[in-house]
Amino acid sequence: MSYFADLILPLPLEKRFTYSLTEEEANFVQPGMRLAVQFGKNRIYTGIVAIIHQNPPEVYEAKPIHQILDDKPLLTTEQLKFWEWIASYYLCAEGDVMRAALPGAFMLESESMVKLSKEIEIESIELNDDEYLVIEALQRQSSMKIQEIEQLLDRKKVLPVINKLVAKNLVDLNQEIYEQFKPKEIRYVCLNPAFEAEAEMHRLLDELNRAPKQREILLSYFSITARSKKPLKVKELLEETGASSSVLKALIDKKIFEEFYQETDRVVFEGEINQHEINLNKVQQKAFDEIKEYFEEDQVCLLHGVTSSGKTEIYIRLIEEALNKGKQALYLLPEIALTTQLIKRLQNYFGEKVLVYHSKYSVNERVEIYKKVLDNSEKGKIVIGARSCIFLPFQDLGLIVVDEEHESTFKQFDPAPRYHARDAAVVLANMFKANIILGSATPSLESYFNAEHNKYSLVELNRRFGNVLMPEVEVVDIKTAHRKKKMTGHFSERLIEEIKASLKEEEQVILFQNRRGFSPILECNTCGHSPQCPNCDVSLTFHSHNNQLRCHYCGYHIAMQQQCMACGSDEISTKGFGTEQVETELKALFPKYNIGRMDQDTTRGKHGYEKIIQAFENHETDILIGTQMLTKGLDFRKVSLVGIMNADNLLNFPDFRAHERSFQLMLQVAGRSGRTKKRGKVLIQTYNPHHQIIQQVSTGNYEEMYKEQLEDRYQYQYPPYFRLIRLTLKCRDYSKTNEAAEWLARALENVFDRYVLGPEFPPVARIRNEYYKNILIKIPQKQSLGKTKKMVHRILTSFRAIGAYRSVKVVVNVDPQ
DNA sequence: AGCACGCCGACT
DNA sequence: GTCGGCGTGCTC
Repeated sequence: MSYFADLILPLPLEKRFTYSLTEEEANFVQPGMRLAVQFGKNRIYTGIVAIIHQNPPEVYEAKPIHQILDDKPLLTTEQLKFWEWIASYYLCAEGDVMRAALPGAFMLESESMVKLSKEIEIESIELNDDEYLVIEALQRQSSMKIQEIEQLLDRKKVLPVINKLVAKNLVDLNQEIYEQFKPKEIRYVCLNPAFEAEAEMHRLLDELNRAPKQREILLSYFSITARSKKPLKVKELLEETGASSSVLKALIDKKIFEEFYQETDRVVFEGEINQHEINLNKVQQKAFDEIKEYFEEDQVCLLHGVTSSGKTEIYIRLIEEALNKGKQALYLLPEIALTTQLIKRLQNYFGEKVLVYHSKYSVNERVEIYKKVLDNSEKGKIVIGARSCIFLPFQDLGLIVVDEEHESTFKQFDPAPRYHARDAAVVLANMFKANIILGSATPSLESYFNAEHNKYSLVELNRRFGNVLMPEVEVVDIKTAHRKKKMTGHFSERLIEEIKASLKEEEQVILFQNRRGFSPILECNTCGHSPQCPNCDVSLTFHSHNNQLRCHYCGYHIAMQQQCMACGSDEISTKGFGTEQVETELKALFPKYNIGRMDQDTTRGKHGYEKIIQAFENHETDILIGTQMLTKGLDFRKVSLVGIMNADNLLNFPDFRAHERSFQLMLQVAGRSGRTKKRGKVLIQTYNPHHQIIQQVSTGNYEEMYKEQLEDRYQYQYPPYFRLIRLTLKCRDYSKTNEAAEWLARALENVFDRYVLGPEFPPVARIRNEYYKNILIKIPQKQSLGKTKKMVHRILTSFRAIGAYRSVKVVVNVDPQ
């Protein structure tokens, strides 16, 4: 009887690949295990077993597998199902999902290594220059990677050279598989049991009289082990004595000490539990009870709670309940970088049960966390992290918390799988029959819509914790202010007054300046020319800290120009204003105060965020200027004023969600103000003081915003009434991009008729020398999603079969943000 | 994706 | 004449 395994390979390929198994292998291998297999001529990949069967493939011979990498499945059956769902819903390959889901260290890939096959006299053989160089290098360093040879020869294609050498039997080409995950080990020592008797011990000390350093170590060993019975770490012993490791090595060599190793965790929680109880106030308790009641019936609950209403305490209590039932909990956040405050709060309460999973951890650390979750171990019952956490191998998931559920960073944009972690989490919860709570002060229209249509239950928290009042919002009309000459740079008179007042009271101020579309660009006052990126259709932006002009899309940069590049005039100025300009102006206005700036430039580096936040928390800075980052769950106690420098650029963003986003952003920023007893103040500077969104922000009227936006969405056929699929075509050839886009749009129109929009150039039509064109497909509610996607898939397959369009790449984005 | 194979222009 | 560019096809 023959056996076969269908594997998922970490490649963007539609199909699974079938390999043959021996009977013995088939008895051992289970779905979810990793196998190393040869794929193509030379390469070895790690594949995941999806199914094992006995149907031999008809048109090809299945290859045998190379190696079994696990002794038990690394993926649960739920995960395999989940991967399948993601691939089919977001129209991508399972291999794409695999790449996103598994820590890199689990995916061994082969690398071709070139080795000398025998000792050779280099002069005795006829070789060309390249071959000579390779052989010579290999005589020095035994083996080389293909990439190293590329460097050595300074050319791109070296395989022909190597193949010739292989043919001449001079070198061997073999596949080397990277080392797997290495558990971290700690080195310990103990005394050789032979010396444990007292007499032996004394004899030993006498013997070591002539080796004072060694004797000292031995004495320290006795004193430490007398204090505690725990095994003694080498590191600890050396620290205590200050001796070098060579002295200890001598003792080990003499067999006086024995060394041994023990596996340890890389990710260790070092704090302690210092909060033992969470007390909910009346309002919180009521919300908590409601959620619990709804959870009996509905799986998903939307918690709409105004900023600083104490949603976190409710989450903590819900997690606790899940844990008490012996289940695992997942806490999803939009971005992990800004949430040290939250992580600390969870760890203070749950201690080492909390694990943080995060793409910036090392591969080995991520493997450790993955294994803890897979083993359903006590450490890591709660996982907190950003979107990729949904791919962890949960055994018994009881609760998912999606905090700040409206955040668009939950949607992965690039590369595939372009999944929305919130939506995927709902599906994941469903697989486990787990509950899921979506929380936000400004829910996404989609979620609120689902709640209104009884897909989700809805719980609202309308009061801030400790009955702190919502901040008072004042709108400043900068159009009039400009006309009346009451502006100092970008600051209105009112804003300056309010900043002064706050600073006088020794309170802090936050100024918000949106980055998008606001980066300063250079413009010639004579001819109007501004320097463009040669690779992308954008103007270069000015960065004063290194005096450069940079492209945000491809990283191209040149030095700041003194003269116009088109007409040579030296009358050039910067247009638009970013956080940097705000900072400069502010320094001139308030020279005596400390000003901090938080944006992409200042938060580079590992602890960039933390430093700036710490400084502000410690009141070392009085005014903090920042971008979007400021909105994310930060809790500053002494902020009494928040200023929004210019609300219009948010509102005018060319996107159907621009109004919803502006509302969310402004309300979230406003929420940073007045978190303690005193009522905070928010100042919004705008050219359109009567814009409905500005009005709704100033009254904090979510309901009204929701209703109004929903009407627009209905009228213009956007979510939540219509689903969207966006196809983006990319190609280096301009006319080919156009032709291909036309063809694809016509083909789609044949099926979907008027629900196809475009093709259209996006706002930035060329990036890295590739032209972009978008096609949007709208899917009415009554139309079957599954069938639509199958159809899109079919059309894409016939599109890709057209030779002339082969060089055009198509990116599919389901539910684009 | 990564690699082989095949075809065509630009250089020693 | 070869080198290296890229378009095309295939991987169990």
